[in-house]
Amino acid sequence: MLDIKFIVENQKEVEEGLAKKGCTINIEDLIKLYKDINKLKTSSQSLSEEKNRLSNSIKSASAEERPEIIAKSKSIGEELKVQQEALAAEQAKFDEIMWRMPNLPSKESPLGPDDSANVVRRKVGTPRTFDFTPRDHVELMELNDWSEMERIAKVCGSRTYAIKNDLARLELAIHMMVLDKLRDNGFTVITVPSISKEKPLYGQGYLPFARDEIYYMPADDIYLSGTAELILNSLRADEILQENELPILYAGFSPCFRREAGAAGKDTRGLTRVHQFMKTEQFVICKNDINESEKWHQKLLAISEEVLQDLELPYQVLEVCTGDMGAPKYRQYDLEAWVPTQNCYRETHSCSNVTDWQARRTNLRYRDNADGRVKFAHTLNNTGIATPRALVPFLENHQNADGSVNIPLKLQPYMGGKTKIGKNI
RNA sequence: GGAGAGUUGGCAGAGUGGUAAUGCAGCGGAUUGCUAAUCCGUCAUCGUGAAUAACGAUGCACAGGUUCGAGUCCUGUACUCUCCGCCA
Repeated sequence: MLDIKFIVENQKEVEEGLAKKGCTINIEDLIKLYKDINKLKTSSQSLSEEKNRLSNSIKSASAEERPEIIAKSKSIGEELKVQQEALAAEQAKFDEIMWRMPNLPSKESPLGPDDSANVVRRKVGTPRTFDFTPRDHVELMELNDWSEMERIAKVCGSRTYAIKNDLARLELAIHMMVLDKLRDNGFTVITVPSISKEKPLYGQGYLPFARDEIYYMPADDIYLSGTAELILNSLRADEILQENELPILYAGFSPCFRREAGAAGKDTRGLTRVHQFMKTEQFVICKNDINESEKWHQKLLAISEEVLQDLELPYQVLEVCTGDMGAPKYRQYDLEAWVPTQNCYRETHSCSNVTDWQARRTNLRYRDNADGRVKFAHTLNNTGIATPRALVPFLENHQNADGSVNIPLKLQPYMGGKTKIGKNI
């Protein structure tokens, strides 16, 4: 959500920013609506003022004066009601537009309409050259008795997964490793529910944009969460924090659910795109200062790069262009890890600075120490690690000719000291 | 699932139909002075406005209702706590 006063004062800048995001909301019309609403507010407020004055005078009025004052106050009340209904209708129209207004993108973000304009900022690590034909992750799972992909599809439907034996343990070990890393970086480790009421979905910016992507359970009017970001973003909603409580750093772990309605036919094989997965999420609430939140954006990016380095995976840092980043975002990096059998990098992390766009939606504020004023916080989010997707590059990059898979040094303590896993180990 | 109690500002906490006390914290100012205290103001949202001036409107969980007037009375909902039931 944007500040309407900012929109009014910076109309051209807002129009340019929205155009970069591919948004077609007419700002001219919005400003006119805003000004009409303010006129209505002004006139209904002066009626209220008059009515309050009359009501308050009744107590001290004489018995003969009262009937006339009551009658007058009553008639003003009726007039007021008409104006307030008109105001509510205009306000609802205005709010509907405001809830659909995307964040303005950073001037640093590459300009472009879709993912073809995303820019690779750097590549880290060298894709491995194999002296045997590498197996893809599904073959490796079958070979090592690590999965029940066919059976689980019959039980639970498409895009589900079941992994077992050392691979099941590996999935949890990776999360533990990342949670420990985040804890060591000052994050509060927190497990959060995977169910959510509707309001947090608006707060995060999933709604009203992507209702098709979300599981909904009508019997309880409850939604399944697609990410812990959803919950963490609303955890402090409607609060006024003290500035010295900031920054708040959360490492949130939760099962995540996505309908993947718009991904028909994509990544249908294996672990890349499933309806339910586990994610450790990085979430930051910091001061309303673009330098401060950009500093945290870089820090979150650095942490997830370190995760991929600890997992010994070659990766690239992609800066997402204005047209490809989602509505909430000011600036976004994606990390993509190398997948040998697909001969390309595939997304594992998505790192975003949302500035105050979400905080305006959740009414998350803090009192500034310098001037005592209440300000909207900045929020940022980044994947810590998401599985089973991350297992795809993991298994494929670390495989041996016999089908066993090496465990990177940093992960070995979380795997009971094992250096290698596989059926014949 | 059943019964009961509750929800007032950043926090604490009064207020049983007539303009939301008071304390603490924060911010601004004054003052004594010297590492603390005292006094005054401010302290959420919105409108008019250049204004973080002034004035006004709104705000007591949320949504309705009664009333000239609702934190207060009525109805519904959400949430929290306690007890019972069920349960990994």
